[in-house]
Amino acid sequence: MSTLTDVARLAGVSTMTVSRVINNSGYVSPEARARVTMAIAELGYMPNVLARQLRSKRTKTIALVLTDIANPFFTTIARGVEDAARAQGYAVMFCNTDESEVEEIEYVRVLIQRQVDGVLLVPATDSSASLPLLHKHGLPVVVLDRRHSGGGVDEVRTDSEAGAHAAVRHLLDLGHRRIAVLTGPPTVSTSADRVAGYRRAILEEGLGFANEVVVFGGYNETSGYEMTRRILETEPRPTALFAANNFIAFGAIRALREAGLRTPDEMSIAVFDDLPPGWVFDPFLTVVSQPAYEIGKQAAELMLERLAGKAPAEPRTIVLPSELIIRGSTKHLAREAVA
Amino acid sequence: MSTLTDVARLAGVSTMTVSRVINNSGYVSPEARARVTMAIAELGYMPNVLARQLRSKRTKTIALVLTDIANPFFTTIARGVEDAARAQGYAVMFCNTDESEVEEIEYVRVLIQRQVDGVLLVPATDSSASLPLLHKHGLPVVVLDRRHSGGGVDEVRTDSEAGAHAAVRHLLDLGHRRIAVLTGPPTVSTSADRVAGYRRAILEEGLGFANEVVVFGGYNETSGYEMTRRILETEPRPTALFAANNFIAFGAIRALREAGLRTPDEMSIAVFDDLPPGWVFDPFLTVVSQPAYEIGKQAAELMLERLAGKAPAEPRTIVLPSELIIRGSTKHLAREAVA
DNA sequence: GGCCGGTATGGTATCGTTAACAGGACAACA
DNA sequence: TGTTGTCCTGTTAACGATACCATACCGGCC
Repeated sequence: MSTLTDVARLAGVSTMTVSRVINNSGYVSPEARARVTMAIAELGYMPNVLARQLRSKRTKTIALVLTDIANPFFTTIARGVEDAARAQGYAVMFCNTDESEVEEIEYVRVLIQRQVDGVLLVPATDSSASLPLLHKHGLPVVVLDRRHSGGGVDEVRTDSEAGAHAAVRHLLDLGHRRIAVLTGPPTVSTSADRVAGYRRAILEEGLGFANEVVVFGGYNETSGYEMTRRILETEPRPTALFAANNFIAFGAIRALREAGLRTPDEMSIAVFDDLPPGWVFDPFLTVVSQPAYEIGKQAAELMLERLAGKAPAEPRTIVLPSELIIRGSTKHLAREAVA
Repeated sequence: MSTLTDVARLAGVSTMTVSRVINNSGYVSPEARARVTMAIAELGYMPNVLARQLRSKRTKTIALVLTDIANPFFTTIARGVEDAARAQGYAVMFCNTDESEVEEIEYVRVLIQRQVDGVLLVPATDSSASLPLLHKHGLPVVVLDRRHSGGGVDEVRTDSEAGAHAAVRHLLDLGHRRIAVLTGPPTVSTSADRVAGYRRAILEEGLGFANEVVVFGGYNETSGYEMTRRILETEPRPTALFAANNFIAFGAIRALREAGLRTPDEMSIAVFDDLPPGWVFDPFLTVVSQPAYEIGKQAAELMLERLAGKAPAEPRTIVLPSELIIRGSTKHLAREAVA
């Protein structure tokens, strides 16, 4: 309703002085400050955020574009981002792309128009076109969770290859020789990396290509279900599954139950991504746990540093370790099956 | 990056012509339009939403301020609001106050500063100070779900009194004579109205004040649990409960289970607010169902009409009917208990 | 005296866009 | 001929705030 000019007039000072009082910047005498404060109270003045943002060219807002807001892995990342951002007075806009590059670009367009200061991006594909678009408009970007072929940006992710390797190594140690990996789209780096880790473990064990069972699909329950159904029909049937994310594992378990296969007795499962406590599950899953909160937090901090002008010009990459947590869903291969 | 001025220069026209092309308003010759379109494509120009909003004084954004985003009743309202708003090109900001008037005012302040065009408000209390604040800043308001003592605004709500009356009437018809009502804060109109409906039914039945058992608390599970524990200790113990919302009912059922009381055999329960399909429950609850989606939709439509300047000056009130759905949680009073 | 840095305040331009108005060209019509 | 209306374009001034620069006073120092 009332503007900064109204306040200035009432307080008998210039608009700049009022601005300085509001932003607590520069020099203002105690009396001037008092008069301005009174005037603000009297008018019930509240600053117009739009005008401020337009002039200052900063919205103090960053965006987090992710692929599946329903996945606890990503909501945990979101919490990490939000905490780090709020600590420095930044707001966060959350955007859910449903793993669709089209949606992603649509969102990025909106974000550019809304003048967000920076974008934290979980790209839907390795070569998503949103990255060059963001660059063109001069927006700093941090890529989370996945690699992007474009390069030239800060990145924060888990070592998917090593994590997958550890999980498959574990299954091999339990005596499994035929292990299937159910993963996401081949165009997504985490998916490819987890398969690479799987391959390395298989080869190190001295098992040839003939023993590899790799199925690409989507990072969701339905796809996990379907991939598992397909696996169960192959001959010889694998004795262990490695699901490349938690939702794939959900689908796999549903398929196994339907087929009457008990876990871990008749089929072991190891999973990339842990679940938050409270998502009780039977059996408790052996997982490769990622530091999701930390991924979000560190990504936001890289961004905020860059926005503060305190970051080096060259891009930085943070690769966080994952942790293998052995629980009830993996078990020694039964005697007769070995034979 | 590039601005409207850049586009105008490249296309060899004035900024106004570019603006007209972008907004599809006014007259533009086909050639001018073509040149502008080309220039836009060449520069990858995207309009600055902030500047547009500042100049036009409209953000095409409305806010929905509600008290509990976890409650499916309110998320359904939110869906109704969002659908209606998007249909007319409006964005919606969701704000969760957790039933706190302090949080509510905090949010309203932010909304004013962000220049939202209007606010849909579920007030945390009957006399919340946010309403006058919004009025002072000239923002149109629609009050949802609850009444507000201030008046002078559009309102959309369910007839709580009649709904409660129907539920209690039903319990009386089943032979219950001692019925406890567990409700929310006395400062919230729905809470008070539901007690009023309860009272009317009790009095109509010819039962005196002595038979009334009214407990005020909060609209949440914990409060429902505690109120029920208290009720169970009274003498004579009620044979039926009327919970004024779904979360109170959750708490009540937990308390009854703990006390080893079976529903509906040893205690009938009727509840205000239905649950979405999928929230399976044992027993299936007898409920007073509100048209939540419709509340949200109609509230948004009132607001949009007003923003379009098509609404009458005097405030409008829409009171939607509720529906009693009799399911398994209410039952005839057992013979011996009547005696 | 002249110059310095610290303090305090104001003037003006500007962010990127649209509102409001002012014309000009041209055709149709009285 | 003048008038009216439709089409098209441009000029100017905002919207409400901050950036940037200028100014001025003060005490202290060489």
